[in-house]
Amino acid sequence: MTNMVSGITLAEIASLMGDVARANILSALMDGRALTASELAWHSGVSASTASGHLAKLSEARLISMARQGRHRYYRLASSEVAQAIEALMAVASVGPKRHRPVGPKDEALRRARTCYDHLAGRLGIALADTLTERHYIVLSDSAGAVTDEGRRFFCDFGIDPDAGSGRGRALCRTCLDWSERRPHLAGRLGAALCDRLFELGWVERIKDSRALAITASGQRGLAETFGVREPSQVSGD
Amino acid sequence: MTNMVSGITLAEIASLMGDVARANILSALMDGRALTASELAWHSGVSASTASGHLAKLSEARLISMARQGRHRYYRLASSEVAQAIEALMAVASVGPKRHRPVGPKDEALRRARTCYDHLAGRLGIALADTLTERHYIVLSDSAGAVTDEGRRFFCDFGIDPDAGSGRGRALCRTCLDWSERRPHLAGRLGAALCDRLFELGWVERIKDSRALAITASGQRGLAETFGVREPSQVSGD
DNA sequence: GAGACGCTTCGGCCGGGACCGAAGCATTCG
DNA sequence: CGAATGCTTCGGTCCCGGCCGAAGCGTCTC
Repeated sequence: MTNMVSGITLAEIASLMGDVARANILSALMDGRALTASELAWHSGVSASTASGHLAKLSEARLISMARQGRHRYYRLASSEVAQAIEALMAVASVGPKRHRPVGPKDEALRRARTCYDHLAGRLGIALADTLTERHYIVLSDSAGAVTDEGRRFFCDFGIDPDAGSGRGRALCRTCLDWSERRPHLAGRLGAALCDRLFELGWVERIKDSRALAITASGQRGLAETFGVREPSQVSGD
Repeated sequence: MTNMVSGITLAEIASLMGDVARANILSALMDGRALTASELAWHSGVSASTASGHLAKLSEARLISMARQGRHRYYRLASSEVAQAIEALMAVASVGPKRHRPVGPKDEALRRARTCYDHLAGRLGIALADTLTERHYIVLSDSAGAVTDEGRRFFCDFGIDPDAGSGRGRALCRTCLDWSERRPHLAGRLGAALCDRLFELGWVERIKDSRALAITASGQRGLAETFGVREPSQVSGD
């Protein structure tokens, strides 16, 4: 009976995540967007009333946060810590008995480019991380990362302030294991800022009802010019 | 019903960690040592038979691994991924409604120096990380880290090969948030190697029935000379 | 070999909690 | 205003899974 203090609460948190419906809710929120209660009910495969109960529990434990908007209630993950914990659990879950190569057909869009909580993942995420590493703007040592002085300048030029919001608690530069590519990509505050900037520039857009991203025509150009990233067979609705 | 594939297994893992007894078992194993079934039964506060059931489930899910030794069975965490997931959950758990400042009297030993899975934590862990950073042997950017070329040489001289076991999957250099100091310290393969080396040199020793460490007389000297680390009022049984 | 010890398996008990449908509040729209 | 929509609360059902003690099996000791 050594360290009960945090132990008991550890169990509470894990238990919250350990219900299938709630895990589905959290997974659905892993793309960083806010979803309504009924959307989440659909994602988790339970009735609206049951989902509502789950959402109340998750809110009370501060795993998710809620914002009223008209007659809707939008829920999102409460913090990047929560997202990290879920990531870490997924990493544990994804090893072990490899169930089946999920070569989904429509997964292709997800594999190409998607959001992962608040940063970019998929082949696009990997390609950007590779370019930034090649040019020594960032240094990724396995699961860890740091920004170089050169990199700092580059990001400033690109419209991102690497030092913005250096409030404590959130890593500037960290990595996140990509489930499709099985390689680390750029996460942390910097990853989030880069993702935001790409949206802002109109280089990527969300595909409806999905975490997948479409690369726009201007995005094609911009990514090629600025990052030397070139995705073949990229067709976008834009 | 988007990404069920990993979602369902995420819930299984979290659910395993979400039982109080099992969470206590995992917490007890967080110092990286292997413990017997009966020790774990005691730690988790349940009967031997109940604990045995929990251990079977945790083993089957590959969260822990077992080694027979005479009539004992030693259990340990199966991988650093599992330890990281637990850490991440603790980080989520430790925020929120701050229950009570746990100014335990015998916690003092833990706060001074302890193991955290397979690396060093507490004031000793922080002090070492600080020195290594000051001398530019490592670069820690919030939760991430990297080793410099200088650092590589230093660690070699100190009897640690930073490139040993660069098998994939385990980060060489990462950080881990210290619950007592609230600051990051050195984890990853390098953190583990450093910890091992300190044991090997006889600079630190485990305190019985605890994750806490005692710094030996030779450790006092060595840490002061090599790292400039000086802990006041350090009394050791050695 | 007999006994002590460590651990697991088995059988039975019991409570927590996930679930749904119906009813109750809000909010928006006609 | 009344109707439709989004969400939550309530009441009741049901099953999963944690718990223990007793018994079984393997290992070490005398």
